[in-house]
Amino acid sequence: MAVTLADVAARAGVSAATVSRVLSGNYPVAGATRSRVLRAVEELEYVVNGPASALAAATSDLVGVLVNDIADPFFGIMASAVQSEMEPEKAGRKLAVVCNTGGSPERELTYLTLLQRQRAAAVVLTGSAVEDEKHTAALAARLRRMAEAGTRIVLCGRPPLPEDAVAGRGDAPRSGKAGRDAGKDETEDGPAAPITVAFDNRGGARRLTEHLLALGHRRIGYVAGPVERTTTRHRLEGHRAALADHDPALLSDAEHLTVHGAYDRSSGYDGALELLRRAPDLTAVLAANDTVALGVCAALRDQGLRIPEDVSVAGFDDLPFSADAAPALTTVRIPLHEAGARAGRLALGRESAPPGGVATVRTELMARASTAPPRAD
Amino acid sequence: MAVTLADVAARAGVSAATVSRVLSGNYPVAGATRSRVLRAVEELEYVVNGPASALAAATSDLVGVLVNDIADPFFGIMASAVQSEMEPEKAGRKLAVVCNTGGSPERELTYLTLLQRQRAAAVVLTGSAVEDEKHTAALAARLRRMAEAGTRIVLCGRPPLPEDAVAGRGDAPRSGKAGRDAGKDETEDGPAAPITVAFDNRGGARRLTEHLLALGHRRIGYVAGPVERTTTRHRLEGHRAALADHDPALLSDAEHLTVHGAYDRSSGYDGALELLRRAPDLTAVLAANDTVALGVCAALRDQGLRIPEDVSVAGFDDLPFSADAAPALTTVRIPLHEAGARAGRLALGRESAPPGGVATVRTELMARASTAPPRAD
DNA sequence: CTGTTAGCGCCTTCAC
DNA sequence: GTGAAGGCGCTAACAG
Repeated sequence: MAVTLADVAARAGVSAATVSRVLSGNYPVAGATRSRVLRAVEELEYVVNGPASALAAATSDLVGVLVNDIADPFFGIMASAVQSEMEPEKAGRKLAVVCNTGGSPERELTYLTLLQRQRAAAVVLTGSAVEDEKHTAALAARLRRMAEAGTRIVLCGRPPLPEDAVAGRGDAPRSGKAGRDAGKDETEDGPAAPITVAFDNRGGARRLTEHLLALGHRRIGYVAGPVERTTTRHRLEGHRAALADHDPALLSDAEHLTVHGAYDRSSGYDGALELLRRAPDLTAVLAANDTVALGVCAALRDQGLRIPEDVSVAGFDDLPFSADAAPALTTVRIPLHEAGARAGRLALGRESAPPGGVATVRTELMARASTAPPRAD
Repeated sequence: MAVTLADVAARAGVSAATVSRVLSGNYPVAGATRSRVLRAVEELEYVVNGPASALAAATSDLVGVLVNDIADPFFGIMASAVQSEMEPEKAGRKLAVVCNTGGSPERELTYLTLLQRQRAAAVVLTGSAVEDEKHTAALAARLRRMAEAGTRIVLCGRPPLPEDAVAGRGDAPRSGKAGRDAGKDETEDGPAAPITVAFDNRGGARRLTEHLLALGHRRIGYVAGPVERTTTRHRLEGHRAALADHDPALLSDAEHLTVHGAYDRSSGYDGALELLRRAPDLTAVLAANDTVALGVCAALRDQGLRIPEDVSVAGFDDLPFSADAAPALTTVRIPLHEAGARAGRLALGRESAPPGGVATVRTELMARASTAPPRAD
């Protein structure tokens, strides 16, 4: 049916093995034969049969990138960065594919199964994780099994898996052939432990709240993300830590001034309305992220409130549109592209794992026009 | 190493063939054996070896979705919609993967090769195509070959391939094994022609310009997308058609009032500045899309111009943030989610092809606050 | 440096 | 309804 290796071999007057060697390039072949083979490949328009080669080699060139919401630039930027590291020029023949979990733990697991079935070379899990004991255990188990099968695991934008969830790994004693060509790549035996590129959400949220406090705000509403998500929790913790440090009394109100919702625009809109209802005197609103912040702004405007004269608003992430919002949004910048690129390199083993297997990416306060001192009334 | 079909078979006390039949589900198996097999699968945590099954069955469950810019919600929404049609509940075991071409024709081809190599079940190409004769020919050739190998091809958001580029298809005489299980699915022999879900960009642009003309605008700037892209051309054509219909004299200025740039925010910013330089008296600016429009708004504001009092601005696509911009953006809505979902169903063969293989999606004018009558000075 | 020989794990006719 | 057997296309030792 389709052109096969054998066809090419026949055309070039060599054996199939030689063609295979030329194509994979990791084996010495005479220049003359090589070009003869290449020409035959051209003429026949031969395309390797991925499944067959994956079966024989017991590895594939698929790299999975799991995202919570592909329509959200937060993930798009990271996914794009991961993929940029898999360019043919850089990493040849890798197929980085992004899978949209929609934030559902079940689908996360489903995609991992699909990827496991494909014997993926690596998997990058991006964005916040769901903090549910059962799910975490299932996730850890699946990742461990994939790692054991040689799949590299990288977490990007979520914390490392809890220690106890990954326990049980590495119980197979490593065979003793150590020191083999050390430095070029790590010893291949024993599954590589998951590597994490974490974001400093806590620190960022803390600095953002400190910024608001410094401006003089005391009644600060918080439209948080979905409960049970690591990112939601960390940002909230940073926020409250800043509050507590400044004046423990502020902390008692915090609960009342917090609402939860999805990471989308309408949650921001609804959340802001709810906060206004609970505390008409608030002077600032922090949002779970920039998209939510836009929704908050819309709600405030619809209520006849000016930003930042009447109420200050801040987001998180510093997505491209944030600087262009009217007014420009104060937010916390996460270097998503850099983080994604690094995750990509880590996934390919082109960059060595950070000490402890965890790299934390710094976040930076971007103070812009949407925050100002509160009205002096 | 890993658990295989044979292991499961042994555990369940049946043959490998039986396990295979249970798992693929398309063959009668006694209820008792079936559950025995299923239990063995559970206990052993068996996961099918994708490459092996793809090799044996000569088809895989990979579906590729090519996008020009994964960080752009325009594509994210479509990709998400395509993927939503591949949910395990709906289409079982399909792995929809999105590949980011970055708008580069070479990478588009590269990804198609990768997908071809994986014997992808289907490929969905989204967004504007590059109008370059050589590339179009190469693309058509590759798609034809993939189609011949049984891969379903769907175009979403771009026009059908030119007739002459797809010619040459179907010259291989069909093998005579017809009528096998007819009625369950279409005759599998003979490649399915590419199916297109096109957007009515021309009509949308036309209505948008008519809206501006009706408001009284005559000096209308246009920040267009990249040259050589189908979408860019179609929107521009719609715009100019409206101009010509209203007053042929307007057409002569059109060229001078058009600048080209990428589909991003900074192109909008720079483009608006350039237009202002060329025609300080313009009263409205149309943008290639909503993202570009935001850049235009930023530039105008920075020049001290109010929107829409001094200059009206309009975008295209109606991305979620457009309604929330300040002022809310007049734009043309494209039902991206619906289009993507349909493309997904088409890719799976769960929906039959539209007559002629081309479905055109309607676009709708969304007149909002960013457009108003021009100043009467 | 190149050819030969075995499988990789699964699906799919064929018999029973 | 179930088992046995061959082969999908390629890679990875081995020889030479």
